[in-house]
Amino acid sequence: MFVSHRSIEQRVLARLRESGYEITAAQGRVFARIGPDGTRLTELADSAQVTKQTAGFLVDQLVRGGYVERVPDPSDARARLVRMLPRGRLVQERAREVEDEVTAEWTRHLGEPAMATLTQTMGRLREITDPYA
Amino acid sequence: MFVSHRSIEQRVLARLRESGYEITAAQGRVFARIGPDGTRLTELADSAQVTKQTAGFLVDQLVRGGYVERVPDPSDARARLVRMLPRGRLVQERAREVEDEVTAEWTRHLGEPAMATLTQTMGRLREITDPYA
DNA sequence: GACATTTAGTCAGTCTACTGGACTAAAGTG
DNA sequence: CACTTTAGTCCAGTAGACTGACTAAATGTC
Repeated sequence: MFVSHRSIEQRVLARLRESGYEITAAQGRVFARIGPDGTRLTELADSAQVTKQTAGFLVDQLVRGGYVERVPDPSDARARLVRMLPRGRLVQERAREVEDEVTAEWTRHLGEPAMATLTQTMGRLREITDPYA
Repeated sequence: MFVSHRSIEQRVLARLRESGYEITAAQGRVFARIGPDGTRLTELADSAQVTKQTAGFLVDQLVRGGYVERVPDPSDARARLVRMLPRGRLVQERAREVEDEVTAEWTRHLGEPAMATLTQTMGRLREITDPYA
């Protein structure tokens, strides 16, 4: 699991780098958890399973890279929402494309039914392995 | 895949810590690749996909912890073998026990056949995702 | 409505993992 | 025997993660 995960992660990051987006694995893990309407730092930290400090540090870098912005949360003056910028959405799209490519490759190797079963099984496994979900 | 992998890794490390073995994830990844007759640093580095420097750094820590030793490689005077010490073998045993526990839990959740399929599929996936194997 | 507690996020300091580049010594190769 | 490759080390630097201590706003309680 470790090997396969690292493989897909590295491929996605390498392709993003080729496309001119300098994103690291740690940044990507936080980035991938930003919802369509923006997400609070604390929520990002919880779901990515890192401390608030670490999440803040990574978001700072994403802000500097022009991928996301921080806006005040209208419903809570203490909080701020981390929200996608257009450049961030481009990265998301590109990442999804690469993911699809890799999925297609894996399907070619494993066969359609085995790949479908794998996807489904990993989803069920997440029920007991993801403390956040 | 990331979530499930992290879950099992953290559980194994937590249990080892409880048993008095202070091992980090990075150390564990190198440690797990040491063969029964000892393994060269370069080989550990390649299979764990880190640089020789990193592998050397981690092995140093394992040596300091009393888990492994470095002995000259009889077949090559440049090389040295990283070899398990008795304390290291205890860690291996303990780790395997925890792994079995987790596997049993997953099997309870997924069902016997799905778990068997998962194990098999992950093996096949490794064929195309592990550059070393 | 005052007070205590919780929650969102930041600041400062530290440690681990990892990298690149330069180097030594032994092995293999024409 | 010169030449290249291979095993491993030393040095210097960066990224990512953590703990602990803090501010400010929100929420709960009597």
